[in-house]
Amino acid sequence: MPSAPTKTITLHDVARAAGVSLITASRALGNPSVVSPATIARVQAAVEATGYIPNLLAGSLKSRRSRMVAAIVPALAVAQFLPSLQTLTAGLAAGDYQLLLGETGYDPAREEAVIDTMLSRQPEGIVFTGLVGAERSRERLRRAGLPVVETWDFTTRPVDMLVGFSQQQVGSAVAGYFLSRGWQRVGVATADDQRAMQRHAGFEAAIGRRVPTAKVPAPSNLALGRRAMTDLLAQDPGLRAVACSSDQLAQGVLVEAQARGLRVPEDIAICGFGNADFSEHLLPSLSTVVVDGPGIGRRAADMVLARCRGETVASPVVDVGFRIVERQSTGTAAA
Amino acid sequence: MPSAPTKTITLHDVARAAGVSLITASRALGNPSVVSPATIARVQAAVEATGYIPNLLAGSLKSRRSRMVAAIVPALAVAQFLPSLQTLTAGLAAGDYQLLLGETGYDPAREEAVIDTMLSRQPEGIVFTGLVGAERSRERLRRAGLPVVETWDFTTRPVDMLVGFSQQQVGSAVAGYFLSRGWQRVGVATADDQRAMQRHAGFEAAIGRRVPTAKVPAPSNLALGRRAMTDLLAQDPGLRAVACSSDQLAQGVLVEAQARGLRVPEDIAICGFGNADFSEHLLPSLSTVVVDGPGIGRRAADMVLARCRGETVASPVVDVGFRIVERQSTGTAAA
DNA sequence: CTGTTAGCGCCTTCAT
DNA sequence: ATGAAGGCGCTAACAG
Repeated sequence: MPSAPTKTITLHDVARAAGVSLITASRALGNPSVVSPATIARVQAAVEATGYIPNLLAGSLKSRRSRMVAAIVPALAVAQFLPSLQTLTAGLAAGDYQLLLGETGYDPAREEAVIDTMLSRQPEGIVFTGLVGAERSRERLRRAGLPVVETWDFTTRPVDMLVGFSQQQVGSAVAGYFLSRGWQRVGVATADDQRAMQRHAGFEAAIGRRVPTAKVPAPSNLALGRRAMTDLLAQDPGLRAVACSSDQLAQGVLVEAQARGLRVPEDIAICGFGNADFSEHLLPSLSTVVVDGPGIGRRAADMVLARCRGETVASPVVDVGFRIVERQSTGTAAA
Repeated sequence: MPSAPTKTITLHDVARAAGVSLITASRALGNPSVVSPATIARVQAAVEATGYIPNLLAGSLKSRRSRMVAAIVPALAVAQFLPSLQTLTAGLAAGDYQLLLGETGYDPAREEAVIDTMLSRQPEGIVFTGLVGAERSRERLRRAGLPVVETWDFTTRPVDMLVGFSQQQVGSAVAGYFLSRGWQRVGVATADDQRAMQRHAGFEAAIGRRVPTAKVPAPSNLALGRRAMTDLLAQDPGLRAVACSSDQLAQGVLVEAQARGLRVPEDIAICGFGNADFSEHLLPSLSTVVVDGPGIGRRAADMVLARCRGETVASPVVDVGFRIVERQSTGTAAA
């Protein structure tokens, strides 16, 4: 149990201790360039002496600047988005902004509620992982008039700003890559979230037909990958290549293949998505789709901060693209 | 670009639209049990009509309840803590509290700054991953008089509340397990963060001497594990067992061993830490130290929420313990 | 059940 | 460079 809360120390107390007026103390802390150095020193000494902790809530109320940015993610534990979140957090912290975190749990219904909850905290900007689903929410956000960045997806009509890439294009690119290798008996292991399903749609569109598909609940992981592979082989025992909606899933597919004595890539090729930190170092190393996750977070932070400073963002819609890296799991030379 | 921000709609506007007083509108929204159903309906209709978004900042200022809890983590991308963070976020959201996220980047110097930043946002509680390092910070937090939960570690003198386990005990338990198997030529692959180093200290203490050790920068991952294994084998080519500070690191050690044609566990045994979602499904499956990560987050949320409600927490210091699960990577029967 | 009054702690505006 | 007043939007505390 902590010591009994001492009476709150406010800026008023600091000002008195420093022998200046309230507002001078406020300026010494928040806008020191207009205060004499001597005064600043006395105020800072008073802050030390009193153990003053500013109340940003109160300041924000008047200044209308909360110095918070909300980030809304489907789920925290999705490895996929961590690098983005990491750079976003870091970028915001560098600009002296804090991160308010919200989770939708992949549930579109909860999205609306989360948005409202977040908005009521007066963040100066909102960053979404993915697009905002409900048109109602999109309109509400536009009305709120604060910078909004949608990420990890693409549309020509974002709520406000966007930094991402086309999921469909990823799907068809992977399909094109498989076809270029002459693989006809291909399958897909995919999570059931919206973006993964779009990639799947792009994949089948490019292949030109339905392909054996194992669908698992998001967020995917290695265990689900093993199950998906079992499922796929039941659908087509002669499968030659599998496209996966995440590297975690792909690793599961790989492990299950190896557990069954299949050689990768000689017997079956595997491609992941996301270029997780482990993918390059597996045996065999995992071919995958590389997306600049850290870059997405960094740009999102930059965009929001720029708008918070009142600047106009030159390119409010950025397609960061993606590329397929060919490693051993789809290569000609096996591990 | 969003539409020009319309004049802020306040509760005042809602009250006028509903034909009631400001405070009645406030109560209809925040404490409906004392307002007549008819009035509530009219206020809610007015909220809909006006598109009102409450300003929680203003409310918090007066009520001294921010409905925010701060979580301070070393880094977001540490897979280890994700399950805890996940349940913490969920638990708080269920109690209608939001998560404010802060990162220290494993830097004790930044910890203090982060704490101050967080405190200035008036969170109603703070949850730490690990113990608070600096005595100065500990004292400051005690003074602040808000519920504090330290997690993932153990001490008899927590700042306030604690839910975790002894790192030293983990280290010596793993060492004891290795010894019980008769393995003498053992080594350690460890990250350089404080908790991992404590486990290492516990390990060596139980072994009774220094052991070959490969240290990598936190947060650890598969790639660092491969490097660590290379390092360890250089130190002792006849190594029989390796204890790792994370399952990610252990997987790297495993992959590197396999890449060198070593059989696991016949030639060399490997034990991880954390029981990541993939560990059970690797080939060979990974023996590891199981910690109830989700439980830690859940309990932390419960403790903070209870104290926010003014309740006293019966057991403010909880040792959740740990256990070693023996799988194939240290088992007698190989994969 | 509803309303009036008085701030929460700070920052903006206007003065000096 | 410093100060005095006023109010941000909301809710406790007391009335009716």
